[in-house]
Amino acid sequence: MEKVIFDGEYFSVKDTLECGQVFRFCVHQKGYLVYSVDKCAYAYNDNDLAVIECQEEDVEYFKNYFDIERDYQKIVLSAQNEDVNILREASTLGKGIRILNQNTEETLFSFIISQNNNIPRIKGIIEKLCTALGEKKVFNGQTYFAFPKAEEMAKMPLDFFCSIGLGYRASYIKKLSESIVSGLDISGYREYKTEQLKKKLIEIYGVGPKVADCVSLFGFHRSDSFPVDTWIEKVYVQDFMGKEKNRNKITEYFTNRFKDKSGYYQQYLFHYKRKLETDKKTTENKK
DNA sequence: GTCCAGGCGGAAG
DNA sequence: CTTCCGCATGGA
Repeated sequence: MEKVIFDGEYFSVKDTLECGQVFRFCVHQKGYLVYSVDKCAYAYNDNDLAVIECQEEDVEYFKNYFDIERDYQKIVLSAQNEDVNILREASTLGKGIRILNQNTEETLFSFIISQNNNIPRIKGIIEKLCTALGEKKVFNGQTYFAFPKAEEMAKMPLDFFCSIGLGYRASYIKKLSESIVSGLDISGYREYKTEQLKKKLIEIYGVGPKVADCVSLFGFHRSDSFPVDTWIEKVYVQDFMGKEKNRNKITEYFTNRFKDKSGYYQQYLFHYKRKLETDKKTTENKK
């Protein structure tokens, strides 16, 4: 096992994992176990440090996964210079958020599952998928399951996908796994510019503008993407005094305004809005 | 029982 | 081109 240490000021493991960009992680000891494709890492904050522990051969993978090379101080400072109150607050609270560099195929499957769904359920469905079809692996004495290979998924009948709670998304997942077996390889989409990339992703059955933006941002690290979901829609109406109803136009508004900072700002805003809501609910429950 | 969640496909206008 | 509707599931 290898241990890599970083400055923790702009690297919060908790906020990075819990801000909704990734669904395969669980609380463990001082921090979290994170799973990506077939790999696993143990990550945590310790005083003013961030620590990643993983197998020696995976060190470079997870350094890239956590986007270690990027200067997040610069991004946070630029957010705080914007003339929008909520963005300044959100980036102060979420200054430890990093945009992960996730595997493109796993990100695509995950965000197809995410549509019209909530985060706890998304996590549960993906976990069932991995447990049923993923390769069994061991990390630090603990067993876990890899994200399933497309060919394993393509073998399964539609009933299987329904049985793990996918609902109407079952056919999207089945068809995607079948097209991957037939040769679809979206990792090759890296050559496209962001606008073209989004068009190509939307050609996939079950992928619309929102899912395409998420895959573009979280899988291809296109920070000029700005996914608009129900939470961001609230931010747009309540905090940006937006008038547009069409989500494509809302995306356009933000990307025109924030350019290649769009994706980072989007995560700050999403995390902040959702946190306000969940904090409110937990205090209400205590009464 | 109703409403909602990191929306999309398909039909209709 | 845009708007509207149905959609599976489970928790609040």
